Amino acid sequence: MSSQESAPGSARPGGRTARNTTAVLQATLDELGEHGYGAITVDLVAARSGVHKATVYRRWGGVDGLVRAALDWSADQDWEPARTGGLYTDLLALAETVAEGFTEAPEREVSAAAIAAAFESGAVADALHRFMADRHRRSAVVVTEAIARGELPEGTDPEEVVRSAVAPVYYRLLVSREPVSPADLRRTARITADAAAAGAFVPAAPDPAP
Amino acid sequence: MSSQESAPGSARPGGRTARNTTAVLQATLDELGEHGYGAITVDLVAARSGVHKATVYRRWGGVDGLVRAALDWSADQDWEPARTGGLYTDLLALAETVAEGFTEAPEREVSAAAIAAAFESGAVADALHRFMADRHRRSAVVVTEAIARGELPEGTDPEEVVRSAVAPVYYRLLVSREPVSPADLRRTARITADAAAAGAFVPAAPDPAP
DNA sequence: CGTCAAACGCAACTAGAGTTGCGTTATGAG
DNA sequence: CTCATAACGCAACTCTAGTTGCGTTTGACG
Repeated sequence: MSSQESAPGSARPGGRTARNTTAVLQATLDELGEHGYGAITVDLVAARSGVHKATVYRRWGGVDGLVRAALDWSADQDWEPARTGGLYTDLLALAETVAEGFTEAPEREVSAAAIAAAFESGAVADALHRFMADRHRRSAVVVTEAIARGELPEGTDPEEVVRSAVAPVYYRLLVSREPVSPADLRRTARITADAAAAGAFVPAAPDPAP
Repeated sequence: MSSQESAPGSARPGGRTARNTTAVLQATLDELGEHGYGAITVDLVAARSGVHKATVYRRWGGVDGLVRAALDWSADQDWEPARTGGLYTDLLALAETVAEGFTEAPEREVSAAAIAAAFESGAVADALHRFMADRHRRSAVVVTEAIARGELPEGTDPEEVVRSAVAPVYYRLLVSREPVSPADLRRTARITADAAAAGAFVPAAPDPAP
């Protein structure tokens, strides 16, 4: 998790600034995981990281900036979807990952914080957009492989399939505030996989039933 | 919008308390619509409504309480989905309503505020859950009518169909922070309608392709 | 090794959110 | 009409998030 002590491309790679950066961002993630987005404070992060309060305000501007930076920081870490050999089970694993990310501590609070902070800061919203776009790109592999296996028609939009599979999970957890059952996960994966097989995600194709 | 000056079941239906309630909640909605959730303040709402700051804090506890009350208040207003005669077009209209509710001012800020405040307050989260559950119940009519018309198999879970149709819209707007195109709306409605027609929302039914 | 600028630590300050005690007003019941 | 009380308005207060001026430290570079 904290394996990047030196950023080669930065201005002062191994200096005090870089150490402060990792200390502050790690403290931000820890604080979020323990107390959640509603309770996080610049003073708490400063005290936890050992970096002075004024420095944190100067470099990150506030809680929003901390979340934004932590999000960009997390986006750098490698991530790839689980591969099971079939599209339905791949999508199911994807949906399960999302559900776990929002229900199991401490990741739960961090994930929710990113979404919540995006409402209050355009910079966080942009960072969240980039983060999700990256996840879409990486997750798309399971769809392109399904196309290669002949499970799906050529021209299927891979990222759109991913969105369709995970959207209902986010909806239940963040919008309608309902629990997500294993049956819910299976239904999303099933519907998306079937729709994809039927060619519903081929952009150029006209509506199958006008 | 402000047609309920007296709540018959309340303790003091037509008194100063009731007037203050409507004034404060209306001011909350107005303030949210103009400046958004990030800028709303108890002082601003108090000044706008003419009700004293201390009174607002005593009765609602803070911004979270205001949003929660405004949400419950809005939930009382009658709402029903548009009816077009077919399931696909009904679901499309539903998805369009959601998209407009989050993109057109001033409703946009109010909708976003409800979701955002739910992250910071369990009471708001509960209110949001109730609000969405009510919307699900009301929207389910378009599905039950489709069942009655023979478009969908008996036993189809109506509210689950609704969730499936609107979830991708919320996902793009609030999570991945992407624009929602008319083609996106048509795709969601199409996929959900087709899946429903195939019996994907009949709970007792086993997986169609084991 | 010496220099210099950027970043940092520190402490004091400002501003605004949230609280509290008390007198006043309005409302529903008798 | 009178009265008891709950809700309200008011002002003064506390507390904490956020800012700022200044001296000090750090690390890149010659």
